[in-house]
Amino acid sequence: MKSYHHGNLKQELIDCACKLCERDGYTKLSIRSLAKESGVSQTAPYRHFKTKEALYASVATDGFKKLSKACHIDTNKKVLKKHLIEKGRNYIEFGLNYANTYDLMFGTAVGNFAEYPELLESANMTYENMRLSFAQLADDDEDTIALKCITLWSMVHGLVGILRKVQVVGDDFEDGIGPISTASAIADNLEDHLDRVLTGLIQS
Amino acid sequence: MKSYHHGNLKQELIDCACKLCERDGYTKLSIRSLAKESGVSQTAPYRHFKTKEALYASVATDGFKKLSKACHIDTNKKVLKKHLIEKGRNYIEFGLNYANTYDLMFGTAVGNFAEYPELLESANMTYENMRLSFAQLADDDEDTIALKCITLWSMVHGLVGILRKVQVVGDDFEDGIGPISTASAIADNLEDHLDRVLTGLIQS
DNA sequence: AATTTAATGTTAGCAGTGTAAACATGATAA
DNA sequence: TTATCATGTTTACACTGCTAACATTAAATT
Repeated sequence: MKSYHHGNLKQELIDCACKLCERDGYTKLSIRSLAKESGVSQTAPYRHFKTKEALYASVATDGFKKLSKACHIDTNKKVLKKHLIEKGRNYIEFGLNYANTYDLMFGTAVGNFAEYPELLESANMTYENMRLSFAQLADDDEDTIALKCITLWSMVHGLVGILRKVQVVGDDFEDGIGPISTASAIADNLEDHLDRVLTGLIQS
Repeated sequence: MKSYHHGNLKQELIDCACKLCERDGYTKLSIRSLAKESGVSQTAPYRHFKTKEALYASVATDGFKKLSKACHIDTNKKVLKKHLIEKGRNYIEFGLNYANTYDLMFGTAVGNFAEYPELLESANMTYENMRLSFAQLADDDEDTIALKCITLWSMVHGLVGILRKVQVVGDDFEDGIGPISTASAIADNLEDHLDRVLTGLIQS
């Protein structure tokens, strides 16, 4: 006999939503099917998420936490350029491996991060660690650091987007733009690539 | 007295869809409302677009044509680095000014470009002009040219995405990640920025 | 020119969606 | 013990993409 109250519905909904969003893409997710999956009535999720966007925000928050972890640089030890490159590679791998979640994080499904404080904070965590890393790497003023952050972030973010358009992750392809072989070459040599492009931006 | 047949429905639907997609974002667009806008029955659009995705593909195609024009480099004359930088700036401006259309072009709303030959062709046009430009700029083998293309494309694409997340185009903001002032600084000095990052990639 | 055919339109209807309102249950606080 | 409030259910509304069956008219064929 199952009890009237679920007990842990909110977290279960989030976990399930994360899984389904990543598997099928967030557009395929419906609140109703999600509720059914948790064996609960159609509108029960609304006790925990005011709108569907709020649910998306939770999934995106989870994504940013994972991304943050994947890109975290230990700023207690000495930060080297190779660390940034390595973490840049991790960033790109995350973007390609969790492509659907990545869409949710950087797309327009969640319009205003400020409406979801946890989301804003988790997103800023990623940025903040990068900022600290650049600060340790060289003796720059804050403006220069911010510039380097946005430059690096743009680069890895752009590579995620373009690599996805050029090649299709998986075995089937030929439905993208441009030369697939070059795309996989870049993907296979991300470190070199990042290094080459970062030259001129940092010198230590 | 209006005739039973509209006469120019397909193009009118596309035009209207382009406008609405850009104004409200493609997720807000419904085939039914679009039909109503053209004074035609709910299901009339299905005579011209097999699915909603097919309609999206037409809007995206239109977007790629505009983008192609904004980034076109005259390869009959001598191509210089400054041309690439200038067109890179135009690319970014397109991405920011037609943000919703850009989402449609580079997001996952249209899954497989190969299903829409016109879309694939218009997308490849953008790439092809860039490829030709790089080919004129330096005496590289095809692999190197492709690498430069994807690098530049990633950079401008990434900047569009990150600038949108950092600042909000328009007057209201404060709902993004990171330092807004730096973002606008980059936006205000795109040429310098592109120049700096392109250093190390090309030398002519 | 008459007739067939195919393109393009309409009507009706299905299954699914986000979300609000009214009500039910049961854990917690008074 | 009782009142309160978070969390669940039922019902309902307006909307969506899309299909099937039918209507109209332009274009192709005889």
